[in-house]
Amino acid sequence: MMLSKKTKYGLKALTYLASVDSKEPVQIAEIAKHENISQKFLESILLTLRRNGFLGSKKGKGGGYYLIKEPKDIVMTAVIRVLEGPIAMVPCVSLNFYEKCDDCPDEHECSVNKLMLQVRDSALKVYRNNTLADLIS
Amino acid sequence: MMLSKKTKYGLKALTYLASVDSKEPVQIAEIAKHENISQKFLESILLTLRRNGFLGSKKGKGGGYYLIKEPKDIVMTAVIRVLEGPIAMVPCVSLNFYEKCDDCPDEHECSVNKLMLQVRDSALKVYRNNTLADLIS
DNA sequence: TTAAAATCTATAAAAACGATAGGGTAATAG
DNA sequence: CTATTACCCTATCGTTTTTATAGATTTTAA
Repeated sequence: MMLSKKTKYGLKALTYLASVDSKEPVQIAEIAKHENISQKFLESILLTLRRNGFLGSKKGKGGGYYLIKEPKDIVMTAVIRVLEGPIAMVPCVSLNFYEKCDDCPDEHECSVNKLMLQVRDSALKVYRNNTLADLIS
Repeated sequence: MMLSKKTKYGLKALTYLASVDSKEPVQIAEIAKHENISQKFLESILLTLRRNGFLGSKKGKGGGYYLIKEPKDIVMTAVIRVLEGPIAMVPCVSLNFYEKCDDCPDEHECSVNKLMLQVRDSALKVYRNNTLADLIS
């Protein structure tokens, strides 16, 4: 139920890149230092963010990472799903990662399902309502 | 971010005990079988639920576990906190388990804090709004 | 009083996951 | 060419989760 450091660091990195606001590449080392993150760990995180269309990168001298979209167009639902995985706390209430439970013959009779469906909806509402721009101001 | 099986099984056990509705003790084996749970694992879960005032138990022949309160008086906030731990996804937004982040010089400037505070509030609202009775009907 | 039924307790094995580090490759600017 | 920087693969360490093992203790029925 804890937020992984991967997600935490990823969010912080995105925030930093958004605050810099120029489209100039920012080096991993600079982000890592400014946000107190293990550089190697951050490396892999930025890579997934790039592969999923949030960041662009440039190799070589003067290279680094940069936002590929406007902060106001980066919605938290997308970020969370890429970094953390499903928003739902049980697969049987997940929109994008649905899976039936092994136990539990009938979902509609399941108390866990009933409760976690509400939790998912409420979390979804928050994530949909927040863009990267909202987290900076 | 996933719900632990401990919590899932605990909720299912509580639901089962509430559905039986008599104050007669129900044996661990019966609950385990009905809900497809490893009996030994369930044993330890029921123990914590008893220690935290949700269940009573009776030893010996004809013994077992039973609800100690009315289902409508068992609020999910309490159950989740006992089984799963903090409701917040980062310690720095937790009401009952607050802890400052090592990194992050100022919480009020932190984008993660800002987002997760909203998530916590929305989850809390759901848990406060659901009792065991609500999950059965 | 005896035996059975059941909870209680502790421990630890096994598996999964998270976080981090190391080292090498590829691209780019000067 | 050379320095710099992103890219990528792999291994490791530590923690948590889940399950299993073994036995002690308490209660009840007969």
